[in-house]
Amino acid sequence: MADRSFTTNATRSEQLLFLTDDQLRQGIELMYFAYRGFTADPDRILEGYNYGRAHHRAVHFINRHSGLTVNELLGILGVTKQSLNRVLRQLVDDGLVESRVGRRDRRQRNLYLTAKGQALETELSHAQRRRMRMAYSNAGPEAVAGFRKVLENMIDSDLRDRVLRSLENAKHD
Amino acid sequence: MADRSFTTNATRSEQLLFLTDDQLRQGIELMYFAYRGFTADPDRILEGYNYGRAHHRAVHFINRHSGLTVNELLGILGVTKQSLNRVLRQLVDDGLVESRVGRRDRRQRNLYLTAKGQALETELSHAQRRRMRMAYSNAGPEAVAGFRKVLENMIDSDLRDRVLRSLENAKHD
DNA sequence: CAGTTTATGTCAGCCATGTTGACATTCCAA
DNA sequence: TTGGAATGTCAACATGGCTGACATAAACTG
Repeated sequence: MADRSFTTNATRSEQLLFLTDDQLRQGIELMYFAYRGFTADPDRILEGYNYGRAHHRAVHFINRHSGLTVNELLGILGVTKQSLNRVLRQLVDDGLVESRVGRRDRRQRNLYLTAKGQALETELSHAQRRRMRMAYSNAGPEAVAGFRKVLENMIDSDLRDRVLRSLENAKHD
Repeated sequence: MADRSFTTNATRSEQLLFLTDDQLRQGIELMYFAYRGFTADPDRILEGYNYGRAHHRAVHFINRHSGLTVNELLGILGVTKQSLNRVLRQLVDDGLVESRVGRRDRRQRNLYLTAKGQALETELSHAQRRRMRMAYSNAGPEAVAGFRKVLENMIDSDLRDRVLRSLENAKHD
Protein backbone atom coordinates (compact mmCIF):
# COMPACT_ATOMS: atom_id res chain seq x y z
CA MET A 1 0.00 0.00 0.00
CA ALA A 2 1.75 3.20 1.17
CA ASP A 3 2.10 5.71 -1.62
CA ARG A 4 -1.14 5.75 -3.47
CA SER A 5 -0.66 9.38 -4.47
CA PHE A 6 -1.07 11.15 -1.21
CA THR A 7 -0.66 14.70 -2.20
CA THR A 8 2.59 16.33 -2.94
CA ASN A 9 3.94 18.06 0.09
CA ALA A 10 1.91 17.03 3.12
CA THR A 11 3.44 16.01 6.41
CA ARG A 12 2.95 12.48 7.60
CA SER A 13 0.37 13.54 10.19
CA GLU A 14 -1.57 15.47 7.56
CA GLN A 15 -1.47 12.46 5.31
CA LEU A 16 -2.99 10.29 8.00
CA LEU A 17 -5.49 12.80 9.29
CA PHE A 18 -8.31 11.61 7.05
CA LEU A 19 -8.18 8.27 8.79
CA THR A 20 -9.02 9.43 12.31
CA ASP A 21 -11.76 7.51 14.02
CA ASP A 22 -13.89 10.61 13.98
CA GLN A 23 -13.45 11.08 10.25
CA LEU A 24 -14.33 7.46 9.72
CA ARG A 25 -17.44 7.74 11.89
CA GLN A 26 -18.50 10.78 9.93
CA GLY A 27 -18.05 8.81 6.76
CA ILE A 28 -20.20 6.04 8.17
CA GLU A 29 -23.06 8.40 8.99
CA LEU A 30 -22.72 10.07 5.64
CA MET A 31 -23.00 6.72 3.93
CA TYR A 32 -26.11 5.90 5.92
CA PHE A 33 -27.90 9.17 5.20
CA ALA A 34 -26.84 9.27 1.58
CA TYR A 35 -28.15 5.79 0.99
CA ARG A 36 -31.50 6.87 2.32
CA GLY A 37 -31.51 9.70 -0.16
CA PHE A 38 -30.39 7.33 -2.85
CA THR A 39 -33.43 5.10 -2.37
CA ALA A 40 -35.97 7.78 -1.50
CA ASP A 41 -37.24 8.60 -4.99
CA PRO A 42 -37.65 5.02 -6.26
CA ASP A 43 -39.30 4.05 -2.99
CA ARG A 44 -41.91 6.74 -3.45
CA ILE A 45 -42.63 5.62 -7.00
CA LEU A 46 -42.78 1.95 -6.08
CA GLU A 47 -45.43 2.60 -3.46
CA GLY A 48 -47.82 3.60 -6.19
CA TYR A 49 -47.35 0.23 -7.86
CA ASN A 50 -47.46 -1.82 -4.66
CA TYR A 51 -43.93 -2.96 -5.31
CA GLY A 52 -40.88 -2.71 -3.07
CA ARG A 53 -37.14 -2.42 -3.35
CA ALA A 54 -36.86 -6.11 -4.12
CA HIS A 55 -38.85 -5.55 -7.30
CA HIS A 56 -36.73 -2.55 -8.18
CA ARG A 57 -33.53 -4.55 -7.86
CA ALA A 58 -34.86 -7.36 -10.01
CA VAL A 59 -36.06 -4.97 -12.69
CA HIS A 60 -32.81 -3.06 -12.59
CA PHE A 61 -30.57 -6.07 -13.14
CA ILE A 62 -32.83 -7.70 -15.70
CA ASN A 63 -32.62 -4.46 -17.63
CA ARG A 64 -28.88 -4.17 -17.29
CA HIS A 65 -28.25 -7.77 -18.26
CA SER A 66 -31.14 -8.67 -20.45
CA GLY A 67 -31.55 -12.41 -20.84
CA LEU A 68 -29.72 -13.35 -17.68
CA THR A 69 -30.81 -16.57 -15.99
CA VAL A 70 -32.50 -16.98 -12.65
CA ASN A 71 -29.34 -18.43 -11.16
CA GLU A 72 -27.26 -15.51 -12.33
CA LEU A 73 -29.74 -13.07 -10.85
CA LEU A 74 -29.64 -15.02 -7.60
CA GLY A 75 -25.87 -14.70 -7.63
CA ILE A 76 -26.03 -10.96 -8.08
CA LEU A 77 -28.72 -10.26 -5.54
CA GLY A 78 -27.49 -12.70 -2.93
CA VAL A 79 -30.91 -13.83 -1.75
CA THR A 80 -32.53 -17.26 -1.68
CA LYS A 81 -34.38 -18.56 -4.69
CA GLN A 82 -37.59 -18.68 -2.64
CA SER A 83 -37.26 -15.01 -1.85
CA LEU A 84 -36.45 -14.03 -5.41
CA ASN A 85 -39.12 -16.29 -6.82
CA ARG A 86 -41.87 -14.52 -4.91
CA VAL A 87 -40.87 -11.22 -6.46
CA LEU A 88 -40.21 -12.66 -9.89
CA ARG A 89 -43.55 -14.43 -10.00
CA GLN A 90 -45.35 -11.16 -9.36
CA LEU A 91 -43.38 -9.40 -12.05
CA VAL A 92 -44.11 -12.15 -14.56
CA ASP A 93 -47.79 -12.34 -13.57
CA ASP A 94 -48.08 -8.59 -13.91
CA GLY A 95 -46.50 -8.73 -17.33
CA LEU A 96 -43.35 -6.77 -16.56
CA VAL A 97 -40.91 -9.63 -17.00
CA GLU A 98 -40.82 -12.42 -19.53
CA SER A 99 -39.24 -15.75 -18.66
CA ARG A 100 -38.13 -17.70 -21.73
CA VAL A 101 -36.92 -21.28 -21.78
CA GLY A 102 -33.18 -21.36 -22.45
CA ARG A 103 -32.12 -22.31 -25.95
CA ARG A 104 -28.81 -23.94 -25.10
CA ASP A 105 -29.99 -25.36 -21.79
CA ARG A 106 -33.72 -25.83 -21.61
CA ARG A 107 -33.64 -26.04 -17.80
CA GLN A 108 -32.67 -22.41 -17.59
CA ARG A 109 -35.00 -19.46 -17.83
CA ASN A 110 -33.76 -16.30 -19.48
CA LEU A 111 -35.31 -13.14 -18.10
CA TYR A 112 -36.33 -10.13 -20.16
CA LEU A 113 -38.24 -6.95 -19.47
CA THR A 114 -41.43 -6.51 -21.46
CA ALA A 115 -42.36 -3.08 -22.78
CA LYS A 116 -44.32 -2.57 -19.58
CA GLY A 117 -41.33 -3.64 -17.53
CA GLN A 118 -39.09 -1.27 -19.43
CA ALA A 119 -41.53 1.53 -18.75
CA LEU A 120 -41.28 0.96 -15.01
CA GLU A 121 -37.51 0.65 -15.21
CA THR A 122 -37.33 3.93 -17.04
CA GLU A 123 -39.48 5.68 -14.50
CA LEU A 124 -37.48 4.39 -11.54
CA SER A 125 -34.13 4.88 -13.15
CA HIS A 126 -35.00 8.36 -14.29
CA ALA A 127 -35.77 9.49 -10.77
CA GLN A 128 -32.67 7.88 -9.36
CA ARG A 129 -30.45 9.23 -12.10
CA ARG A 130 -31.83 12.70 -11.59
CA ARG A 131 -30.68 12.69 -7.99
CA MET A 132 -27.39 11.12 -8.96
CA ARG A 133 -26.87 13.72 -11.68
CA MET A 134 -27.54 16.50 -9.20
CA ALA A 135 -25.10 15.07 -6.71
CA TYR A 136 -22.48 14.54 -9.40
CA SER A 137 -22.81 17.93 -11.00
CA ASN A 138 -22.84 19.79 -7.70
CA ALA A 139 -19.74 17.94 -6.61
CA GLY A 140 -17.83 18.09 -9.89
CA PRO A 141 -15.94 15.50 -11.91
CA GLU A 142 -12.95 15.21 -9.62
CA ALA A 143 -15.20 14.52 -6.66
CA VAL A 144 -17.04 11.91 -8.70
CA ALA A 145 -13.78 10.16 -9.45
CA GLY A 146 -13.02 10.07 -5.74
CA PHE A 147 -16.52 8.92 -4.91
CA ARG A 148 -16.14 6.00 -7.29
CA LYS A 149 -12.71 5.15 -5.98
CA VAL A 150 -13.82 4.96 -2.37
CA LEU A 151 -16.96 2.97 -3.12
CA GLU A 152 -15.02 0.50 -5.25
CA ASN A 153 -12.87 -0.20 -2.24
CA MET A 154 -15.84 -0.60 0.04
CA ILE A 155 -17.38 -3.49 -1.87
CA ASP A 156 -17.04 -6.86 -0.21
CA SER A 157 -14.48 -8.81 -2.20
CA ASP A 158 -16.42 -12.06 -1.94
CA LEU A 159 -19.49 -10.31 -3.27
CA ARG A 160 -17.51 -8.74 -6.10
CA ASP A 161 -16.14 -12.12 -7.14
CA ARG A 162 -19.54 -13.72 -7.03
CA VAL A 163 -21.16 -10.97 -9.05
CA LEU A 164 -18.39 -10.93 -11.62
CA ARG A 165 -18.68 -14.67 -12.00
CA SER A 166 -22.44 -14.37 -12.46
CA LEU A 167 -22.05 -11.65 -15.04
CA GLU A 168 -19.33 -13.46 -16.95
CA ASN A 169 -21.80 -16.19 -17.73
CA ALA A 170 -24.45 -13.67 -18.57
CA LYS A 171 -23.27 -13.18 -22.11
CA HIS A 172 -26.65 -13.97 -23.57
CA ASP A 173 -28.91 -11.65 -25.49
CA MET B 1 -16.63 6.18 -25.21
CA ALA B 2 -13.77 8.18 -23.80
CA ASP B 3 -11.85 7.13 -20.76
CA ARG B 4 -12.41 7.80 -17.15
CA SER B 5 -9.52 10.15 -16.54
CA PHE B 6 -11.07 13.37 -15.31
CA THR B 7 -7.65 14.81 -14.82
CA THR B 8 -6.42 18.33 -15.21
CA ASN B 9 -6.80 19.50 -18.78
CA ALA B 10 -10.12 18.14 -20.00
CA THR B 11 -12.15 19.69 -22.74
CA ARG B 12 -15.64 20.88 -22.04
CA SER B 13 -17.21 17.77 -23.50
CA GLU B 14 -14.92 15.60 -21.43
CA GLN B 15 -15.87 17.58 -18.36
CA LEU B 16 -19.52 16.86 -18.98
CA LEU B 17 -19.02 13.25 -19.81
CA PHE B 18 -19.27 12.20 -16.18
CA LEU B 19 -22.99 12.94 -16.39
CA THR B 20 -23.78 10.39 -19.08
CA ASP B 21 -26.69 8.13 -18.30
CA ASP B 22 -24.33 5.22 -18.39
CA GLN B 23 -21.97 6.82 -15.89
CA LEU B 24 -24.93 7.58 -13.67
CA ARG B 25 -26.17 4.01 -13.88
CA GLN B 26 -22.71 2.77 -12.99
CA GLY B 27 -22.75 5.07 -10.00
CA ILE B 28 -26.10 3.68 -8.96
CA GLU B 29 -24.88 0.11 -9.04
CA LEU B 30 -21.71 1.09 -7.27
CA MET B 31 -23.75 2.69 -4.51
CA TYR B 32 -25.83 -0.45 -4.17
CA PHE B 33 -22.91 -2.86 -3.97
CA ALA B 34 -20.85 -0.59 -1.75
CA TYR B 35 -23.70 -0.27 0.71
CA ARG B 36 -23.87 -4.02 0.97
CA GLY B 37 -20.18 -4.07 1.79
CA PHE B 38 -20.70 -1.24 4.21
CA THR B 39 -23.24 -3.22 6.24
CA ALA B 40 -21.71 -6.68 5.82
CA ASP B 41 -19.42 -6.72 8.85
CA PRO B 42 -21.86 -5.32 11.41
CA ASP B 43 -24.57 -7.63 10.08
CA ARG B 44 -22.38 -10.65 10.72
CA ILE B 45 -21.64 -9.51 14.25
CA LEU B 46 -25.27 -8.68 15.01
CA GLU B 47 -26.37 -12.18 14.07
CA GLY B 48 -24.44 -13.54 17.01
CA TYR B 49 -26.43 -11.32 19.36
CA ASN B 50 -29.79 -11.89 17.70
CA TYR B 51 -29.99 -8.23 16.87
CA GLY B 52 -30.52 -6.56 13.52
CA ARG B 53 -29.64 -3.36 11.73
CA ALA B 54 -32.34 -1.52 13.60
CA HIS B 55 -30.51 -2.20 16.86
CA HIS B 56 -27.24 -1.12 15.32
CA ARG B 57 -28.70 2.19 14.24
CA ALA B 58 -30.20 2.88 17.65
CA VAL B 59 -26.94 2.02 19.40
CA HIS B 60 -24.96 4.09 16.93
CA PHE B 61 -26.95 7.28 17.40
CA ILE B 62 -27.35 6.89 21.15
CA ASN B 63 -23.58 6.66 21.30
CA ARG B 64 -23.04 9.64 19.04
CA HIS B 65 -25.55 11.82 20.85
CA SER B 66 -25.57 10.49 24.35
CA GLY B 67 -28.61 11.62 26.31
CA LEU B 68 -30.78 12.31 23.30
CA THR B 69 -34.51 11.87 23.76
CA VAL B 70 -36.76 9.28 22.19
CA ASN B 71 -38.35 11.92 20.00
CA GLU B 72 -35.00 13.12 18.73
CA LEU B 73 -33.97 9.58 17.91
CA LEU B 74 -37.26 9.10 16.08
CA GLY B 75 -36.51 12.22 14.08
CA ILE B 76 -33.10 10.95 13.09
CA LEU B 77 -34.13 7.43 12.19
CA GLY B 78 -37.38 8.36 10.50
CA VAL B 79 -39.38 5.40 11.76
CA THR B 80 -42.53 5.20 13.84
CA LYS B 81 -42.36 5.18 17.61
CA GLN B 82 -43.89 1.69 17.63
CA SER B 83 -41.10 0.42 15.45
CA LEU B 84 -38.38 2.11 17.44
CA ASN B 85 -39.94 1.13 20.72
CA ARG B 86 -39.75 -2.56 19.92
CA VAL B 87 -36.02 -2.26 19.38
CA LEU B 88 -35.43 0.11 22.27
CA ARG B 89 -37.31 -2.08 24.71
CA GLN B 90 -35.06 -5.02 23.88
CA LEU B 91 -31.95 -2.93 24.30
CA VAL B 92 -33.13 -1.62 27.65
CA ASP B 93 -34.24 -5.07 28.82
CA ASP B 94 -30.90 -6.52 27.79
CA GLY B 95 -29.10 -3.82 29.69
CA LEU B 96 -27.44 -2.09 26.75
CA VAL B 97 -29.34 1.16 26.98
CA GLU B 98 -30.42 3.18 29.96
CA SER B 99 -33.52 5.36 29.79
CA ARG B 100 -33.49 8.17 32.34
CA VAL B 101 -36.37 10.49 33.14
CA GLY B 102 -35.60 13.97 31.81
CA ARG B 103 -34.54 16.55 34.35
CA ARG B 104 -35.95 19.61 32.64
CA ASP B 105 -38.99 17.83 31.23
CA ARG B 106 -39.96 14.74 33.17
CA ARG B 107 -42.03 13.44 30.26
CA GLN B 108 -38.94 12.92 28.20
CA ARG B 109 -36.57 9.98 28.42
CA ASN B 110 -32.89 10.57 27.85
CA LEU B 111 -31.08 7.60 26.37
CA TYR B 112 -27.60 6.45 27.30
CA LEU B 113 -25.48 3.43 26.51
CA THR B 114 -24.49 1.31 29.48
CA ALA B 115 -21.01 -0.20 29.65
CA LYS B 116 -22.44 -3.27 27.97
CA GLY B 117 -24.02 -1.12 25.30
CA GLN B 118 -20.76 0.68 24.73
CA ALA B 119 -19.02 -2.65 24.35
CA LEU B 120 -21.36 -3.66 21.54
CA GLU B 121 -21.06 -0.25 19.93
CA THR B 122 -17.30 -0.57 19.99
CA GLU B 123 -17.38 -4.00 18.43
CA LEU B 124 -19.72 -2.95 15.64
CA SER B 125 -18.05 0.36 15.01
CA HIS B 126 -14.62 -1.19 15.00
CA ALA B 127 -15.54 -3.59 12.23
CA GLN B 128 -17.23 -0.90 10.20
CA ARG B 129 -14.41 1.57 10.66
CA ARG B 130 -11.89 -1.04 9.64
CA ARG B 131 -13.57 -1.43 6.28
CA MET B 132 -14.01 2.30 5.97
CA ARG B 133 -10.36 2.88 6.79
CA MET B 134 -9.33 0.36 4.16
CA ALA B 135 -11.49 2.00 1.53
CA TYR B 136 -10.24 5.45 2.50
CA SER B 137 -6.59 4.58 2.59
CA ASN B 138 -6.69 2.64 -0.65
CA ALA B 139 -8.42 5.55 -2.34
CA GLY B 140 -6.38 8.36 -0.81
CA PRO B 141 -7.36 11.68 0.79
CA GLU B 142 -8.39 13.44 -2.41
CA ALA B 143 -10.75 10.62 -3.27
CA VAL B 144 -12.15 10.77 0.24
CA ALA B 145 -12.87 14.46 -0.16
CA GLY B 146 -14.72 13.72 -3.38
CA PHE B 147 -16.58 10.83 -1.82
CA ARG B 148 -17.82 13.08 0.95
CA LYS B 149 -18.77 15.82 -1.48
CA VAL B 150 -20.90 13.55 -3.64
CA LEU B 151 -22.61 11.87 -0.69
CA GLU B 152 -23.42 15.21 0.91
CA ASN B 153 -25.26 16.12 -2.25
CA MET B 154 -27.13 12.85 -2.36
CA ILE B 155 -28.82 13.30 1.01
CA ASP B 156 -32.49 14.13 0.83
CA SER B 157 -32.82 17.78 1.83
CA ASP B 158 -35.97 17.17 3.87
CA LEU B 159 -34.17 14.44 5.78
CA ARG B 160 -31.16 16.67 6.34
CA ASP B 161 -33.35 19.43 7.77
CA ARG B 162 -35.18 17.04 10.03
CA VAL B 163 -32.01 15.48 11.35
CA LEU B 164 -30.34 18.82 11.92
CA ARG B 165 -33.38 20.02 13.80
CA SER B 166 -33.34 16.88 15.93
CA LEU B 167 -29.67 17.25 16.68
CA GLU B 168 -29.91 20.94 17.48
CA ASN B 169 -32.16 20.08 20.39
CA ALA B 170 -29.91 17.23 21.41
CA LYS B 171 -27.55 19.42 23.38
CA HIS B 172 -27.93 17.35 26.53
CA ASP B 173 -25.27 15.27 28.22
C1' DC C 1 -57.73 24.87 38.47
C1' DA C 2 -59.58 22.65 34.21
C1' DG C 3 -58.70 21.35 29.86
C1' DT C 4 -55.44 20.46 26.11
C1' DT C 5 -51.31 19.06 24.26
C1' DT C 6 -46.93 16.55 24.35
C1' DA C 7 -43.84 12.59 25.19
C1' DT C 8 -43.80 8.13 25.82
C1' DG C 9 -45.27 3.30 26.00
C1' DT C 10 -47.94 -0.57 24.52
C1' DC C 11 -51.28 -3.84 22.20
C1' DA C 12 -52.86 -5.86 18.02
C1' DG C 13 -52.64 -6.72 13.34
C1' DC C 14 -50.88 -6.17 8.59
C1' DC C 15 -47.18 -6.11 4.98
C1' DA C 16 -42.65 -6.81 2.62
C1' DT C 17 -38.87 -9.42 2.40
C1' DG C 18 -35.57 -12.16 4.22
C1' DT C 19 -34.69 -17.16 6.03
C1' DT C 20 -34.93 -22.94 6.20
C1' DG C 21 -36.58 -27.21 4.84
C1' DA C 22 -38.90 -30.27 1.86
C1' DC C 23 -40.33 -31.83 -2.42
C1' DA C 24 -41.52 -32.04 -7.69
C1' DT C 25 -40.30 -31.43 -12.46
C1' DT C 26 -37.47 -31.06 -16.24
C1' DC C 27 -33.47 -31.73 -18.48
C1' DC C 28 -28.37 -32.08 -19.17
C1' DA C 29 -24.40 -34.99 -18.91
C1' DA C 30 -21.50 -38.75 -17.59
C1' DT D 1 -29.82 -44.76 -17.09
C1' DT D 2 -28.79 -42.39 -13.32
C1' DG D 3 -27.16 -38.40 -10.78
C1' DG D 4 -27.15 -33.73 -10.35
C1' DA D 5 -28.43 -29.03 -11.85
C1' DA D 6 -31.94 -25.34 -12.65
C1' DT D 7 -36.18 -24.04 -11.49
C1' DG D 8 -40.60 -23.64 -9.07
C1' DT D 9 -43.46 -24.11 -5.12
C1' DC D 10 -45.45 -24.94 -0.36
C1' DA D 11 -45.18 -24.04 4.47
C1' DA D 12 -43.45 -21.88 8.43
C1' DC D 13 -40.91 -18.46 10.67
C1' DA D 14 -38.22 -13.84 11.81
C1' DT D 15 -37.30 -8.97 11.32
C1' DG D 16 -38.64 -4.58 11.02
C1' DG D 17 -41.40 -1.46 8.69
C1' DC D 18 -46.50 0.32 9.03
C1' DT D 19 -51.45 1.93 11.01
C1' DG D 20 -54.84 2.48 14.56
C1' DA D 21 -56.24 2.65 19.19
C1' DC D 22 -55.57 3.57 23.74
C1' DA D 23 -53.18 4.74 28.41
C1' DT D 24 -50.37 7.55 31.45
C1' DA D 25 -47.81 11.25 33.11
C1' DA D 26 -46.34 15.70 32.80
C1' DA D 27 -46.29 20.20 30.87
C1' DC D 28 -48.65 24.07 29.18
C1' DT D 29 -52.46 27.39 28.68
C1' DG D 30 -56.39 30.08 29.41
